[in-house]
Amino acid sequence: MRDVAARAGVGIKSVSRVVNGEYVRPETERVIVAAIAELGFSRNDSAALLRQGSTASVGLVLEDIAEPFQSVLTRAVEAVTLANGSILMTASSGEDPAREKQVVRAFSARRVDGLIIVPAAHSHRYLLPDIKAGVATVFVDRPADGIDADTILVDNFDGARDGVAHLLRAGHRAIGFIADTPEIFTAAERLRGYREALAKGGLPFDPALVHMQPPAEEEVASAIDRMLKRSPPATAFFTGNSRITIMFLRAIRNRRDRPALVAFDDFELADMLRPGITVVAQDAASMGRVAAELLFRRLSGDAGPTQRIYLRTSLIPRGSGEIPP
Amino acid sequence: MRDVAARAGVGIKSVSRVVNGEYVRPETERVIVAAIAELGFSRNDSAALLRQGSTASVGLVLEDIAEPFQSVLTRAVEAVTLANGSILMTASSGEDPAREKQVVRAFSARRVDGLIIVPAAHSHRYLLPDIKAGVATVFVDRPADGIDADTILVDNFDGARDGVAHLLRAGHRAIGFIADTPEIFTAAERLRGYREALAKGGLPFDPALVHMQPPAEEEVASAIDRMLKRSPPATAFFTGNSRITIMFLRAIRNRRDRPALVAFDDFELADMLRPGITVVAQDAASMGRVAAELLFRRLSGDAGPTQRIYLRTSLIPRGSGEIPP
DNA sequence: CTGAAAGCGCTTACAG
DNA sequence: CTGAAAGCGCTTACAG
Repeated sequence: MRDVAARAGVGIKSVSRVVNGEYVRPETERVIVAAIAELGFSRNDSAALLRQGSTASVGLVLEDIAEPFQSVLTRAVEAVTLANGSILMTASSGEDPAREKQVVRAFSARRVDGLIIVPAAHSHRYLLPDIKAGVATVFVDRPADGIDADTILVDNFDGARDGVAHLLRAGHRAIGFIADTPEIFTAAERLRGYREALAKGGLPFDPALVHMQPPAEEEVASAIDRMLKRSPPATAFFTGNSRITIMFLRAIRNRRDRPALVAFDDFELADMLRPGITVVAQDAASMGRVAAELLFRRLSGDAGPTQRIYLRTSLIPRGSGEIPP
Repeated sequence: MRDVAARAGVGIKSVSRVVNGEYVRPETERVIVAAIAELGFSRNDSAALLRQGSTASVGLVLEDIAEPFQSVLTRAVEAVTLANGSILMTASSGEDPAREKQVVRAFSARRVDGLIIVPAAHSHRYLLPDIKAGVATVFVDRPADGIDADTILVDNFDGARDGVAHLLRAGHRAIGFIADTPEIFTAAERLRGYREALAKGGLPFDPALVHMQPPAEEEVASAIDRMLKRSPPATAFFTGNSRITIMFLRAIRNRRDRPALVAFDDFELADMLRPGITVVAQDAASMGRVAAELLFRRLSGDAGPTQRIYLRTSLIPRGSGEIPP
């Protein structure tokens, strides 16, 4: 910019004015525009933003960006971020609290204006200084532990309850529940929904019908096997997330008998399997959009009370959930 | 930092030294560390990087980050980027050249050290100034038009040729080819592979067996229908990407006769359909990793000639490609 | 209408 | 071993 000013024989501030579309005398402007073109100058936004005191950037911390739910969420966050003139930075934590902390630190050391986080388990009190310093922070999919912050969730409890109730209505009386470890908020909430549906249906809760572990192909398969072999055998299952649903499908693939299934979270081709898979669908794009919009509202001054927003899920019957006992 | 220095009663440079792990007298260090803690100071990396003349950041421009191939690629790029101490910025172009240009401009205005781009069609000569200015640039999945630059591709030609040859070996003599518009490099290359396989098999090329359009459910369905009804009818198909493969599966869903199918690009549950879908698999994670590694090699001074790297594809037989005519 | 000075928050290059 | 000055590339706040 200094070079451009020298070349055009003007002050550096006039170049800045032209670059920012402020008024300068037309003749002066012409000279400056020419100098810019000759030197191939382009303004260094990082420097401009440093002086202005913002970075016009948002950090998105996911558990795994390659997971379909999260990549769809990312696209929505990206769209809102770009529409607001900001840049999006992304990083995956791999469900590792130390790694999450590390990437969050990297983002806040760069002074991102805001953070959107799918929190790994464990306390998020380490974020308090950043939040106090004015970094807008929104949690998605799971609430943060130990701090009060804006949070966007789906209605895990209602969704699971309705899905299990759907199986009860079809006449099932022994319903297996396969999900991730209850340390994960969503898994715990879905378990609550499962229990609530059983209670409303007048059925006792039987721990032998519950398997909650970090997803592993073989363990899921043997849990299913065990539940199908006990007496009375499970005649239906509720799976707690897509990865587990797919493990479930692989596990029962070669059986003659088809237990009924309702799965939490929709997935590509769920309708193309035979039978089609009945799911409790959650809207990842809405979640991302709502989170990013709330973030930018905070950045433009909304200092209202912390929000916790629940997005509705919807039950989509496709066949697997309508198989009778 | 100035506040910390004042509080500790030292020069600002000593604070900088402590923050950067350089040597200062232990007593001095203790005082500074205490001041940092009391004031809750954290170094502003953006400011530090401005002075240092880099941004330790990479911009990744995709067509759509929610598409499985690209989100897997993103995760790999992210891993390499973070391992090199840089931050990853992402943006989707939606296959729109104007939008691509806009996000690339936004990234280079912030002086990213490098760019990884899945290029939308149209000339990329607009990047020449940035490349000349030292922005390391790697194209993935498709080559850039009009400029010489590092590029990572899969072997679209060989992969398609081998996939079609696989159908020929099963005895098919009329093979439909459904893909995206030939303006897209990968689609054009896969068409070349299709033609090559036919030629090697001694079969004439019949344009009536080719449908190349931006993916649209109904058009794909009617193209398939037309090819199945002509005489001699198509007995097998080669689909040019996952979106089209899924449209294909929906289109033939309710037919009694099952044409054979080999699909370019693998997808979740391809093995769980009946029959399983035979695919030409490409390795998105390797593509992302190789691209990012090449980028960082360039950033650390590798000024060797421009590279064009082809990654091998692999044919995975699962049933649909082995159906006889 | 335009520009010189100061400053954003750091680091570089020195001097002591 | 430590710090004052200059500078990264801009914008802010003024003065003229």
